[in-house]
This record gives sequence, C-alpha cells and structure tokens, in this order.
Amino acid sequence: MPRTTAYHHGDLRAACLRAARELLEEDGSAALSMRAVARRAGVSPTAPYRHFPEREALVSAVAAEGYRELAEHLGAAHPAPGTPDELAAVAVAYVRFALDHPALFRAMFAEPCVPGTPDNSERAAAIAAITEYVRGIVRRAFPAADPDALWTAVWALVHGLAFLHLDGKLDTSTPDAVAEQVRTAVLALLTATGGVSLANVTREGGFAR
Amino acid sequence: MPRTTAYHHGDLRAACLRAARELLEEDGSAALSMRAVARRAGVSPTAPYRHFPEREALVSAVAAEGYRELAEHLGAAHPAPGTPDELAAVAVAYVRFALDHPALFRAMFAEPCVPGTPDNSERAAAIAAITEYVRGIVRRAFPAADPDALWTAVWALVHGLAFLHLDGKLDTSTPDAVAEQVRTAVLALLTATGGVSLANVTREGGFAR
DNA sequence: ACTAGAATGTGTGCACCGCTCACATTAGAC
DNA sequence: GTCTAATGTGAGCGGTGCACACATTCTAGT
Repeated sequence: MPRTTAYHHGDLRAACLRAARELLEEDGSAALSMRAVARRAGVSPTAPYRHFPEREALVSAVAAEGYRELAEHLGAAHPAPGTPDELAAVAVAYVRFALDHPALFRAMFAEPCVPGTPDNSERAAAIAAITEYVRGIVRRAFPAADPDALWTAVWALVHGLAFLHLDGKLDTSTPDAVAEQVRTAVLALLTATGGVSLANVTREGGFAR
Repeated sequence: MPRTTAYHHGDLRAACLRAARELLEEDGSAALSMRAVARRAGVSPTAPYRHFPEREALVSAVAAEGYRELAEHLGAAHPAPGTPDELAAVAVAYVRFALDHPALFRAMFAEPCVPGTPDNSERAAAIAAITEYVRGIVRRAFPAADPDALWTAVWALVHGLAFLHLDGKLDTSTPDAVAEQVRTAVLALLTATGGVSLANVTREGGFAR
C-alpha cells in the first residue's frame, strides 16, 4: 500500500471514485469529466488515467459501486423476503434508491456493457450479483413458479416504475405516494403470476402466512 | 419558405434533424455533436445554432420525433386495442421499437425534461401525446378499473422489459422469444388488475369477443 | 422597384474535453 | 543501496459547445 507524500497521492483511485460520485450527485453526469475529477482530487489532469484507462472505465466503476449500494439498500429493506408484501417492500426500496440517487441510477443504466471495453468486468460482476440476488428472492418466494419468467416480470415492472418516477411521469410529491403506487403494482403482478404456486407452497406447509 | 441558394441551405432545420438521426443510428449518442451534424449537412460548424440554441435542444427535437414515430408504430400494431391480447400486441410493438432503434430510444429517456431549458415544449408535447394515447387504450380496454393505476403499471412493465432487453439482460436472440416474453408478462398483469372489469364489459355486451 | 430590417449562414476564438507521450518522482523488491 | 515498476506531472493534439462579429439573402412596407 503506497504512502501519501507530496508527490504521490496515497489512494488516488478511491479519491477519484469519491470525486466522481460527488460530481455526479451535484451536477449530473455531464459534469463527470476526467479533468474535473482530477481537479477535485487535487492532482494533475492526467493522473486519473493511471487508474482508469478511459472515462468509460471510471463511470463503469462508479456504476459498479452503485450496484453494490443498491443491493445493500435492498437487503436493508428486507433481508430474505418470502411473502408478496415483503417482496413489495424490496420493490419500494428499489424505486426509492433511484429517486434518492437519480444521476447515479441513470449512469448505472445509461449504457450497456460494451463488448469492446475490457473494464466492464467489475461492473458486470456487480450486475450479476444483484441479478442473482433478486432472482434468489423470487425463487425462494415462489418456488413453484417459472423463476425466470416471474423474476423478469417483477424486475421489469419495478425498473420501469423507477424510470417513470425519475422522468417525472408519476407523482413523486410524497414518498408514501410513490411507495403505495409501487406496492399495488407489484402485488397485482405477483397475485397474477405467482398466485397458484404461492397457494401450493402454503398448502404444503411453506412459509407464507 | 426560404429558397435554396449557394449561401442559404433551404431547410437546414430538417437537414440537421436528419443528420442527427443518422449519426445516432450509426454511431450512438456520443457521435451526435453539433459540429458533426453541421458537417453532414454540409454547412459551417455554427450554422445549426440558428435553429437549435443548444445541443440539448437538438436532441430534444430528435427525441420528440422518436416519440411521434413510436406512437405511429404502436398504432400500426393495433389501432384500437380492446382485448388483453390486442393490448399485449401493442406492448410487443413497444419493445420491438426499442430494439430496432436502441440509440434513439435511449436518447428519448436519457434525460428528463429539464426545467431550465425552454426548448422542451415540443418534446413535452410529444410525450404527453403518447402518454394520453396509451392511457386512452387502457381506459377503453378496462373502463371499470382504476385507469391511472393500471395504465401506470402496464407502461412501467413494458418500459422495463424494453430496457432489460436493450441492456442484454434478457434473451433477444429471436424476435419471437422477445414477443413471447413480453406477451406473457403483460397478460399476467392484465388478468390480475383488469380481469374483473374486463369480465364486466364482456357481460354487458361490450367489445371483447 | 427600392430599401430597411429580419433571417439565416460564415469565421474566429475561447475554454474545456478525452487522450497520448515523454519525463519526474517515489515505493518496494532484491 | 540499487533497480525497476508504479505513480504522478506537463505539454500538446484534435475535437467539442458555444459566443461573437460579420456576410448574405429573404421579405415586407412603401
């Protein structure tokens, strides 16, 4: 681990990530430039290139951080949701995260993982992690349903709700209004797609109350 | 209407929109620069500024065009959907449009209408138009359901599916696979939220066959 | 038909950007 | 202690958004 000197920063990579995060939250993704990050980190304009070969790599790293935080946030909403209500709570947390970190959330989904750039590994891993997490939730909650189909539908619904709220298409005046909207939509989908399998689980002495 | 001369272009605004569209489809949103548009239109670098006060205004105009085309595309899928099946067909068309014009679709939803910029009027109008269109469809198809809630859920689901497909999270190998995925998800949501009211309409001698 | 003024296009220029390259400084392995 | 790789600096190139002064052309009022 390098030590901090007048010349060497000490942990420039972390400082760049922090600066990038701040710029993103303060002035949006347009303000997230390599040079601005360098300025904020108190370093020469090209120093960040030692840690991120190109701008896209930096935003990918920030996005990966966002994915990890999102996963953590969802886990805090409910560690192991089993009922539709608990799953709906996780969905509400998803939308809330998007509204609390709009620029970060947009950056996370602005561009797909481009095959040409090699530095998407961290980002891809973070995405895979959260994907598997959500998928596991659905699988645990509705073991008899087709997990792929149901998981896909649930994520799409929640993701779409997040974007519609972000774009100001829906009422975001109060957090409660948002939560209620998300809750009802998710519960509707779950009762439709997972209703049968949920009943099965209940009959077999499963976890549903 | 100005005539074309050696000096005056004739209809530079339309030429800029066309050039911007082409750049977007060819090389993605990063390639959509004012100067590149000017080059492609065969005009000096600052000429486009006579018609679009800033870059954001240009992409807003392109996005508005995209919204109009999307509305047209949905209308072609089914002019006045009344049954869940027909509505699902419109949903499939929505996702198809996103996959056929990925960069345009992303541009349409990349940034919300920023209050500071005054040139979002056209864009806002196009959005309002398509919103009212989808809303009208749902209202007509399910008059007894809460139109706002149902419309919101349907749009969110479809929009989320479009983005997940765009981001490579779902199987897009064949158009049929995409269509089937969208169909099942939408039908599931509709049977949950609108099932009762649809049955009512049918009993009263409505449009449902 | 003439002419004033509005519309529209040109050219220059500034600050910023991503990124490359040669070079300076330092940390850590031997 | 020395050698090398890691890390930071600085100059510089081409591109970009945008502001400004200027040129050309269209159009309306007479």
